[in-house]
Amino acid sequence: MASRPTSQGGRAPQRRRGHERVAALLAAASGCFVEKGYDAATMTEIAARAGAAIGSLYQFFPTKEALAEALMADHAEALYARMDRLVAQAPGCATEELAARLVRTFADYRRQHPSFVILVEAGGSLPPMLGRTIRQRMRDYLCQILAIHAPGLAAGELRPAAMVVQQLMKAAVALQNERPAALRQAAQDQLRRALALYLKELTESRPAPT
Amino acid sequence: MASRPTSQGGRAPQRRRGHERVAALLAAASGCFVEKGYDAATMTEIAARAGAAIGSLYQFFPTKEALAEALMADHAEALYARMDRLVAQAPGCATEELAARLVRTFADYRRQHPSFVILVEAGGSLPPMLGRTIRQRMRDYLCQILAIHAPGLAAGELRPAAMVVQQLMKAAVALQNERPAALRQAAQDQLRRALALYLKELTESRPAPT
DNA sequence: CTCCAACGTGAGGTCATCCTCACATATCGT
DNA sequence: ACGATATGTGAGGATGACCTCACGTTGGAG
Repeated sequence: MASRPTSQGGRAPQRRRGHERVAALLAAASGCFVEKGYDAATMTEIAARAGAAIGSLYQFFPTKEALAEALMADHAEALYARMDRLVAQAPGCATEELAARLVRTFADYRRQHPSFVILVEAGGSLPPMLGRTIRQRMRDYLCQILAIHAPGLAAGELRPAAMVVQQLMKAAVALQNERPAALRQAAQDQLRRALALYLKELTESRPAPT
Repeated sequence: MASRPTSQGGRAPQRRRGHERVAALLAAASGCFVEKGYDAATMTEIAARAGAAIGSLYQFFPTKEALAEALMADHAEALYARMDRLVAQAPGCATEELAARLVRTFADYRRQHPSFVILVEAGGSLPPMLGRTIRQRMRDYLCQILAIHAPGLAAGELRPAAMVVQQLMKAAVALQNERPAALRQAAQDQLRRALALYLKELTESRPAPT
């Protein structure tokens, strides 16, 4: 399932060995990005960590940016899959439970894909289009969920509400850094509470048309 | 009021011209950081932007990190001043008004000190102690405000609640990026609403002891 | 006026990083 | 077996960034 760097410049792997190489390279890059940040991570270290020569790395990923794009593509795919499940489960969901699932989904995702956050926050160091489109699509997903859960919501308030929920999810991810674990847990509980309160208010704002 | 780089290595300005230079250098650095990011900003460009030679820059700030520290110190001072005012005004403040003041304070601060956010989010590229202590102190300020506004709150829930409010403030700052202006305004209104709801819940959770 | 420390200057040293390239090796269809 | 193509390799070029240093300039104290 590892994405092939077909999209940008680099030659795509075709033999089996190539795919394994690409997977190892991607994993090594992910690790380096997490440990040192996108800018500080060096191509030579990434190659060494994957047990490959620097030339092999450049054969599949002609630039560091291409590496980031490939990683982002993989992560985005996994995220979209989770959001699809969330949308599917939304209809028969109490407000409290929806809030719990939202924060749990995002908090868990960060644990399993640590480099994703690193890359989307890499700001000025790589083309802003990448994070842009992902954030936009996430916002669309949240709009869907809100439309299902708060059907009486005025059309003009749907997107702003989705933006706020998106920021709350970002907060859930950020809280994942906190230590000790007990404090982190308590904070995430409070965040879930705040989200549930807000969702409830949205739902009850206009119960239903006549 | 511009901070002198006395704290770290660099020679401190003593004549009047020196202070003007340092101020210009700091302003130039702030601009470069905002436009290109901390890592991408170069010392040569910062010096050029301030109308100074590269040597003059290194006379006052022996390293790029020292520049960031000096900027952070200035910004932190200004932020703490605002927080002091906020704490002072907290006692006689309705919940709705407190929420409004909080988001307005942070949103305004970002407009006036754009480089602050850039630096605190520079993550792995500069010592983490800088952002750490500032975030910690901000959290303490929020604890004070919450203790005033929700005196019935259990001691164990005070810090987690402050952490959540802190994340909401971060969200208010992030929303400042959104365009067009109408959408941003609507989102910030919604965020204020969510914050007010949460604060109200905290306040009413345990009205008062017997 | 004189002098000295603060301040100003910019060419260049040093270093790390990104990326290239010419050639070696592995893998597969025929 | 044998080419053809994919894959592997690492020394080195090119670039640019950070920072130094030896010397010139300014401005205020005695």
